[in-house]
Amino acid sequence: MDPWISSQPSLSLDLHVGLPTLGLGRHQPKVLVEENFLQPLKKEPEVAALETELQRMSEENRRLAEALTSVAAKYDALRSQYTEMVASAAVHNTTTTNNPSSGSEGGSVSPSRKRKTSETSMDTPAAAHHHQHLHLAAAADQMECTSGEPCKRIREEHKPKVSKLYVHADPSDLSLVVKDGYQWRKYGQKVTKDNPCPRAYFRCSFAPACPVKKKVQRSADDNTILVATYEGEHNHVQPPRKNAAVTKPPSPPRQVAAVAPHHTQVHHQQHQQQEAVAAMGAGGEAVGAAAEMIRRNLAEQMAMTLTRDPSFKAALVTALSGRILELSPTKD
DNA sequence: CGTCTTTGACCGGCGC
DNA sequence: GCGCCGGTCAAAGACG
Repeated sequence: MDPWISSQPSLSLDLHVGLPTLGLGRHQPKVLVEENFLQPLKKEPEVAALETELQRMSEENRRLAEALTSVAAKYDALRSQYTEMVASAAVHNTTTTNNPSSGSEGGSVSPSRKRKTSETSMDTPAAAHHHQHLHLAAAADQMECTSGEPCKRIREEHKPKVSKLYVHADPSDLSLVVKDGYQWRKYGQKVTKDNPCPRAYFRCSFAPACPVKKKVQRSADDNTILVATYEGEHNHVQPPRKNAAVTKPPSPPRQVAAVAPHHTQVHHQQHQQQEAVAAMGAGGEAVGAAAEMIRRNLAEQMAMTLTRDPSFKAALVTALSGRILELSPTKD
């Protein structure tokens, strides 16, 4: 485990949930319980210590609950911001980024046909603005640059903007198709060294001059997740989709990346919490039980949400692998 | 017939 | 300089 993580009290995975003194006693060996009753005086300091510990746990749970509420609120704000950016990006596409000559691809190609495209692909500032809405995973890519010598390889002058999208896919579905609203033409497939699953290479086929490229490969760790890596920005509007309204923002049905579908579950937690708070107002003795209910619901919902959410798995894999690469001594 | 996918060959960057 | 490897090309075939 990452020492940094274990040093962060607020990130501790041990939530101390469920108050073992209440509910878990039945699972303990009976002999131990009887011993406690037989030696009440001797155990008194331990009881006090346990109570102190219980209070500490309760306090920690309370802080976690507050933190979760805060995160949920921030998530809502970010999501609405994301929605706005998607809408505004669509407008920008129709007005400002319609710049077919952003690269040299549209015209004739020099005899040294290769390697030219990546150098001249992305130069539009409007595209850079537009890019922000894509995916948080782009930041993970840039972490490579901050973490050491791989940064040297990057051609800083013309590095195309790269973003990643994680899409849940049926493992039995062998096609490396990520429905993102654009039309793609596959131009290559390759098995890479670090992943037994082949990587497919796509180019945007909607506009011949569009410099965007896409690589799709199953995650090496979880083959139910397709990792789509986008390079560059579309210089055209999104093509209309056959079974969707034209004015709809890009919202592929099963994408799981930066915008996580557990949004609604967070709301569910908040709803349960509100119910519990309402119960608290009902009577004096119910306060402790209600608070306990809040904590339990929060913890259960959070655990359920995280374990069910493929995007969380993907993000976890990305984050962990990134940290491992950062912390591990250079291999080979 | 046009478009798309497949796939082996080729190219160029990079490490040794 | 050589070999490895990721990325791309382009011919051939599939498909609607």
